Amino acid sequence: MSKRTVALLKEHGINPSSQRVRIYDYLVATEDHPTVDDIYAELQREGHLFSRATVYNTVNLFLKKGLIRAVRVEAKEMRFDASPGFHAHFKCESCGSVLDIPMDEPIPDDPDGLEYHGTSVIFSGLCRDCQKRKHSG
Amino acid sequence: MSKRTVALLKEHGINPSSQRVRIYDYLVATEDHPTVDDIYAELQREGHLFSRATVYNTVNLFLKKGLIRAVRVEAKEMRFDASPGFHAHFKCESCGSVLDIPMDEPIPDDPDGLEYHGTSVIFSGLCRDCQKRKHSG
DNA sequence: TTATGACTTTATAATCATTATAAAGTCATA
DNA sequence: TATGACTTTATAATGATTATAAAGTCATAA
Ligand SMILES: [Mn+2]
Ligand SMILES: [Mn+2]
Ligand SMILES: [Zn+2]
Ligand SMILES: [Zn+2]
Repeated sequence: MSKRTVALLKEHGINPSSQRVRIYDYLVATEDHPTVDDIYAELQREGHLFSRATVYNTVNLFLKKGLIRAVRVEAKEMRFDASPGFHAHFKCESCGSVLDIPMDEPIPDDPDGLEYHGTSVIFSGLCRDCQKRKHSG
Repeated sequence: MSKRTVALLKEHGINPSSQRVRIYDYLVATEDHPTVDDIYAELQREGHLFSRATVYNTVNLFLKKGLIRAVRVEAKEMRFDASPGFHAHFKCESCGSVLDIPMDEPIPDDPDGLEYHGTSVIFSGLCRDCQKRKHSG
């Protein structure tokens, strides 16, 4: 029950219920870019009795309030990210893990007068462990 | 029934059935990054009687053979792209259209020894028409 | 205290794009 | 014309997400 999280949620106009605080704390603690089911499974493991619907409601609220971002590395698989600042992502095609890739936000030289709101950069390939596994296996 | 398409499909190890040729021709002719349903609707409009399953089978075959690429600008919405060479995409949040954005492929300075296979860059915002509509409406 | 009402959580059903399965059709070749 | 490989098709299954509505929580006012 982090005081800092309670304050942060309030700053974003979010009533800090215990479920919301716990979910946000988990999101900032992990670097795994978890799915809703990952979050739900972790909360259960810790003995909390949240429903999956609450996890969906909560991450959607966080998204709407701009507290977290969605990362779509697969169709049918929405992941969530509480890290601040722009960065790219790398999805390992073999083990499925999603890593942060520090990078400046690319800016197109745009002749078309488009209005840019957001940028998503996703690389795919093989992580180091999976490269090793490929050689040895 | 483009001769060029027949040859191209053969080069990629794809038996050029009339359905496959027609679907590929449509993909190269449009710049809309159509979904399976867009493709299906267009074929119907032209009087062809393909099933949706054939469209799914065909685009999945094209993907596997490296003939086209998938563009995922939304979860739950797989779009297809036959344009060659790397380019980014822009998704208008208002009208939903997906535009090509010419751009060099970003390359991270990577300390981690990852093996990169592919890159996806997606911008979002408002296209020009929707900016105008916003002002006038 | 009790009532009120706004908000939150929950169980459950609905949606819907995609995949899986298996039957039917096509076509070259023996 | 029989065989078998491939292709298309109809249909069912999958599964992540959203929608809906009931139940629970909690502060505040009468
Ligand atoms: Mn991240
Ligand atoms: Mn494109
Ligand atoms: Zn890996
Ligand atoms: Zn637009």
